[in-house]
Amino acid sequence: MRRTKLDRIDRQILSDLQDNGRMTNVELAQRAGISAPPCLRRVRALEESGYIKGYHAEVDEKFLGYGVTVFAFVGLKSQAKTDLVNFEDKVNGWPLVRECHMLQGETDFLLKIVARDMESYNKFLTEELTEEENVAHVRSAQGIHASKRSFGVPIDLSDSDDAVYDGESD
Amino acid sequence: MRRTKLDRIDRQILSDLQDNGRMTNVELAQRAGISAPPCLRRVRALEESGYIKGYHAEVDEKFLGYGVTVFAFVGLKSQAKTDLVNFEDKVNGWPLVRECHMLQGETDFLLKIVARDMESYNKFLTEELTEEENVAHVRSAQGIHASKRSFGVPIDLSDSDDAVYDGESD
DNA sequence: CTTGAAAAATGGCCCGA
DNA sequence: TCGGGCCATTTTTCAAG
Repeated sequence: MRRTKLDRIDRQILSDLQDNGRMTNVELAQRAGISAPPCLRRVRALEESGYIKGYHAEVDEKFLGYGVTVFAFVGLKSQAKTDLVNFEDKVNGWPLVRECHMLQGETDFLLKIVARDMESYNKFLTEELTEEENVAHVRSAQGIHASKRSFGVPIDLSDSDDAVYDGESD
Repeated sequence: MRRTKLDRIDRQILSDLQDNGRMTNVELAQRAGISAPPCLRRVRALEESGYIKGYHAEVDEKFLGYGVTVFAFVGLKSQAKTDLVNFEDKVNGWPLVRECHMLQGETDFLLKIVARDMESYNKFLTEELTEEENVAHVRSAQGIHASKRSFGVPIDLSDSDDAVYDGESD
């Protein structure tokens, strides 16, 4: 399941695929400096061991009519485990909520919401989110624009065989 | 450049590629109910017209040793256009900052930062972020876990030829 | 790593609404 | 005329040597 270490080639592959998820295996191999078959084996291994969790097309929200990104900080009345899970389940049922992060400290959750316009967001806010029994307060901050949007994590391409995770997933 | 409308087939393709960015063109075609060549033509058109901005592998942060996600709310002293751009340029040079959103209202920027541990985050915070001339205040909220992480936008797969963006990109 | 067969991508051409 | 389907060639994938 979990690999011991990633060498420079693995990290090159991860970095390339993070940057261009449809890169051909042969190009991947060229850039990594090995031939195609071993490169493909590495990719499969990275997928199966969980380093690569999936591949996704990046779709332009605005083109699809989603003009508004809002970050909502949600405080709950009860933080009992059952109630937290309950809220997360609710969140999963709302397609407008694209990300939900549980936070340490005063605010309990940070939600990233994408909506067609402020009107639909407000409708979601008043008819769905604040309607929840356990929601104490919501503070919304509308995003004006995303000036940086990197994918995944910074990957060190140097030769060092450094820090890789060795524990459980999630 | 910009397409008139997306039909059900285009939306199916977008949805499928958003979900699995490495889906084969033939499978994509099967699922969309057309043959491979016209399907590929549609994909290329979606790419060239900007509906699809790229493809990315989703890499597990924890496996790569990035155990900590922090959201930082940054207020600037000066919001003059030059200073805003200046800050965004700085942000672009920090690999730990994965996303930067300019916000409406009191807090100026929301940064999503990924770090190996709290120690490295604190180091970044004190030696980089708060060292910036124009940074007035930073409020950090550590993420405990991401309970939801969807990619892109909700895509309506019904037959309606509804709302598609018709303006400029960014 | 190299080879080679199977599958996918992709361009050309013809067809129907 | 704009797409879609069929066919053929090139490229890629991927198992076996």
